[in-house]
Amino acid sequence: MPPKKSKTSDAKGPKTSSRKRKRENENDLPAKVEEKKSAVESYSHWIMKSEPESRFENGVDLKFGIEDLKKCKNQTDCWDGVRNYQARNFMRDQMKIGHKVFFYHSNCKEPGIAGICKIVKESYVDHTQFDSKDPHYDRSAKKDAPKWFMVDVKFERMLKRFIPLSELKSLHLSHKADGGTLKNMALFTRARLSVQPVTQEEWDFILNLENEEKT
DNA sequence: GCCAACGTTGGC
DNA sequence: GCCAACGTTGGC
Repeated sequence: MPPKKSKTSDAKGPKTSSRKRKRENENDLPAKVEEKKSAVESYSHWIMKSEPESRFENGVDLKFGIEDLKKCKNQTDCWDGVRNYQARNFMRDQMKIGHKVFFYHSNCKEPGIAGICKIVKESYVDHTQFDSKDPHYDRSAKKDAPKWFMVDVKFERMLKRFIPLSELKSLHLSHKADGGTLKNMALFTRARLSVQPVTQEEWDFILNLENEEKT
């Protein structure tokens, strides 16, 4: 596994030391709801956010754009550093080998979708939770009870053109008015989630944009 | 750099 | 188990 570099990390892992109460996984959906949900909606397409511009946390550069993924061995890397329960649950419970992912650039000059990657390894323990030097260290995670998980993603291709957030946003807004495909897109309804599901219809619609002129 | 939105913490 | 305070995300 390549060393240290972190994707958009969502909320920080709990930093507190002296928890009386174990709040572990409190934000998980109750088992029943979770079962029900995944029975109803099972996703095979995703958006994963990462920061393509340098930003230092604890002296570590969090930069990891699609060009960085390309440079990895086998153009593959582990998606470590996710510290949000919903994002984790998507990775842990629903991502399967072969699923397609839009690689999204966040917290940068021009946010948007840069390319496509795919899941090549399903959920396993995110080692960075145990590493006190890592910006995403979680002191509450124990080796025998890991809290955070990751998947491996492999670069597939760049989009024919970068699809900026601004374009998706204006489509989202007009689709909200006319019932179009992107009306419920998680990118806007769940803006802070760094790992989000994309419906087949949304995926096809967005992919088609790369063939069009920028509007 | 600002700050709205929203997830998390922890006292009660 | 509520909810105020706090912390983070990420667009702008």
